[in-house]
Amino acid sequence: MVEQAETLRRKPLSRDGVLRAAVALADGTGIESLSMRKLAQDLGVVPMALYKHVANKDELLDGMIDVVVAEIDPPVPDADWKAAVRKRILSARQVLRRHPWAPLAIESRTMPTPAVLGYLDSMVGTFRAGGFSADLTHHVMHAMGSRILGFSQELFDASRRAGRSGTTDPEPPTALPPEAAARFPHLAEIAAAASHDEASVVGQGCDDQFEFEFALDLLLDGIERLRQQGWTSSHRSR
Amino acid sequence: MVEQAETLRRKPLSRDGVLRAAVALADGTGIESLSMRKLAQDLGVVPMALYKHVANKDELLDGMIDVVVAEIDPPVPDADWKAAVRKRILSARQVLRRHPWAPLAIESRTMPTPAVLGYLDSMVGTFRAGGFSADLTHHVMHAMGSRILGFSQELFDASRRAGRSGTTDPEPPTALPPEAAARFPHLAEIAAAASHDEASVVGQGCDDQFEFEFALDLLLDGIERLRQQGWTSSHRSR
DNA sequence: ACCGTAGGTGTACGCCGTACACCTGTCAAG
DNA sequence: CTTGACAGGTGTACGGCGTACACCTACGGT
Repeated sequence: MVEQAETLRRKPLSRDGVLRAAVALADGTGIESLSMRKLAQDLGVVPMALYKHVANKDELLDGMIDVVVAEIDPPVPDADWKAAVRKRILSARQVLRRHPWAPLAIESRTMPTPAVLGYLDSMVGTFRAGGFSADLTHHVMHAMGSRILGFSQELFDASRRAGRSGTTDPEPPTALPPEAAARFPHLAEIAAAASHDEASVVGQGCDDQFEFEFALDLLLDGIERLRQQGWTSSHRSR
Repeated sequence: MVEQAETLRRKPLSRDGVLRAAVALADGTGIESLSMRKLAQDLGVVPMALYKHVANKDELLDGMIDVVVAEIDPPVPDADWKAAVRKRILSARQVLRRHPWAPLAIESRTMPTPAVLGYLDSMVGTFRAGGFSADLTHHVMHAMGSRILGFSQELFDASRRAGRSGTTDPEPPTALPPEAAARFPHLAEIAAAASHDEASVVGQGCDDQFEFEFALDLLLDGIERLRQQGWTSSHRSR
């Protein structure tokens, strides 16, 4: 009878289960289309049931962020601060690539969640252990900005349009329609430069991973130089 | 009679007027609370009237972004690419500080608006004119990321909570509640380091402008070093 | 046997974006 | 002067959203 089916469903739907279902749903259909109602439906439950586990949608989003941040590898004990920072950030990046909605969600929150604070705190710890002054570490954290959490924060991030429209269209090239190329000649030029690099197999513009590491290393190298110079506030390097 | 009041209102409400009113409203109450209905009310008009001037809310947002980008100073003709880039980015930053909702709005769009593309294009042009290869320029643009548009893209950007709750509370210090300081000792330490710098008059944490320029110069200096070394893809500097 | 409580339900409210049919004033062509 | 196209403002309505509030129900401890 029907009761049986209902009774079978009863794994009482913990807070953690709700958060994980929400993450899965956002992964699948994009954060735009994540609603309490859809999430409840996914869980075979009436919308208001969710409110027994999260206070409201904002808290749900915070919880989802915490789930994602928890996936980042713990810091590796490493003699070299630079390698340690680099590894951890690249791990964060891997995680965020599995959850393309996360960067925007993180940025949208007005306050960082405790999990994010914990991540930042341990990152600061790595710098301090690497011989950075508290002062320099502070500025360095600002300089890294969101890159520290593994997102390159591009203006035009294709991976961000999360809810692909269901048609699974064959990933259109998107590399500047020709009328745009005329209006923006410089952009067209550097887009072309990227395309006929060695890795132009797919011809899909440029290699995200390479660009991320390029920027990351540029920053880390600059940072290392400051540290070696014993940089301190109020006199810049030149 | 009433007709008169109505008739007096008639300045037929151009698209540009709509966009500017929308920007003003977002500046005042935050982008979260910008709705077609509120905007229409501000303009003394019924909501559906707006749709004679913008196709939908997304297009409204795109238009608002274009309004903001148009406020950025034009590129200065300058012998030194670095000074030119620096000036323009700092100008962009000034603009975005007047419109704290703009960074998030820009990031949320799936495609950059033509105005943003134009800005990026002219920035690329500055690098190219400064002797950068198309290849290096491409990577450099990625490295600068959103900083190029003047936002530091912090994880915890106080200026982003745009719709202050009306109470105009006296800007609470917010500098880590003491229980948090215990859980995140490294963060507490660098927060303290920032506070007793010379500029601790207001004691409000740290100097946004300084942090932005620190990061910007760190990047620009690293970039200059690459250019002087004649950097090219597939062999990094070390 | 009792009852408190954890957790799922049902209804309802106010807000949102916007589709669609409609009205009204202006202005050019006949 | 008439006419009719059209730009632009109106009114109604629909479906979706977050969530307040009252309710029910099953279970575990006493």
